[in-house]
Amino acid sequence: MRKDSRLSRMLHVLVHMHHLEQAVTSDNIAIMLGTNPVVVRRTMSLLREQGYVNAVKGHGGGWTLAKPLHCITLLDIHRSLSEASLFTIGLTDEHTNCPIEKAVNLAIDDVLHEAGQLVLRRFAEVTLDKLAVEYTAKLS
Amino acid sequence: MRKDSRLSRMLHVLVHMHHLEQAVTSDNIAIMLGTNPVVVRRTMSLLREQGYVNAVKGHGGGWTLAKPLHCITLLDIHRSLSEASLFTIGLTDEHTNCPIEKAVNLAIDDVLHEAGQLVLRRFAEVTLDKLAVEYTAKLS
DNA sequence: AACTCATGTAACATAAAAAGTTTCTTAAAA
DNA sequence: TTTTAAGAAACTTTTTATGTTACATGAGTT
Repeated sequence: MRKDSRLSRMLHVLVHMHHLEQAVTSDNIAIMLGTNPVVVRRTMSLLREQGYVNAVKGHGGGWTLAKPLHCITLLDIHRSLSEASLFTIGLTDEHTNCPIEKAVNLAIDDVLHEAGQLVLRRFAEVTLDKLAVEYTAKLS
Repeated sequence: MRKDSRLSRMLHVLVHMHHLEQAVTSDNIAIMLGTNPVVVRRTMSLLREQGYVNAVKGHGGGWTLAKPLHCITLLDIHRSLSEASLFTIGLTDEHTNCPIEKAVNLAIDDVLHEAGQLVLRRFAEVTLDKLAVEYTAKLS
């Protein structure tokens, strides 16, 4: 099953942006990620819509952080990128009146919902400045 | 992102098989699930390999339960069907020497691993006979 | 023995979605 | 006015689960 690595990639980019302290172009980010500038714009614009980055056109333009890293959590970025389910497991809805299907779906959903809540709670606890610590520690 | 609903579907089938108490053909299961008999064989054979169902060829043949429902857990079926990750979120491995990528991946993986363990633990607690209760309750 | 029914398996086709690409527009700075 | 960069639309490619076809194998029936 295909995986969505946009969260990992965008976090990576955001922390690098913090250290650069100047605008980065989509082209540069694309090279860094081994992808395409249009794909970068598509993804970064989701973060822009939520107010985590700014985009500036023209000479010297590009992407900058709109908030300090300690004001952004993993959950913020995760939510900006995807409203889709965290899980690769899906339920069925073909026999909605079948009590067996209902029982099966309830049992699975109960567990996935609890685990999903755990993930969101934990993502909310991690601010991006924590991810930068190891890096800055290495520099000093 | 595409979802794998085989767990839900196979649980549904197994509980029905328990109530039928006779062999069910791949063709019948395919009709029930709105899919193809070859797809059914592919999926059911994963359960056969792990000893949860039997397959019998020829007249009157088909699929039967190899164990009572109270000896099969959600985890058993889940494991039989997939060794793939539970999560739609993936990590990156393009800059394995980059401390930022490392920190990002560690942070995400820490959370997903804990949530994954929770799911497996909870799946292990649910035996399939519990899923049949609601149904039998309705019959009596 | 011949026939029918059912699984086993391989090879191929289809479908859906994410990712990549091309092309053009818009805006800002040099 | 030219260059640089994002915004956006339309299209192509790639990937992968699912579906399909065709044939082999084996078990029970006639």
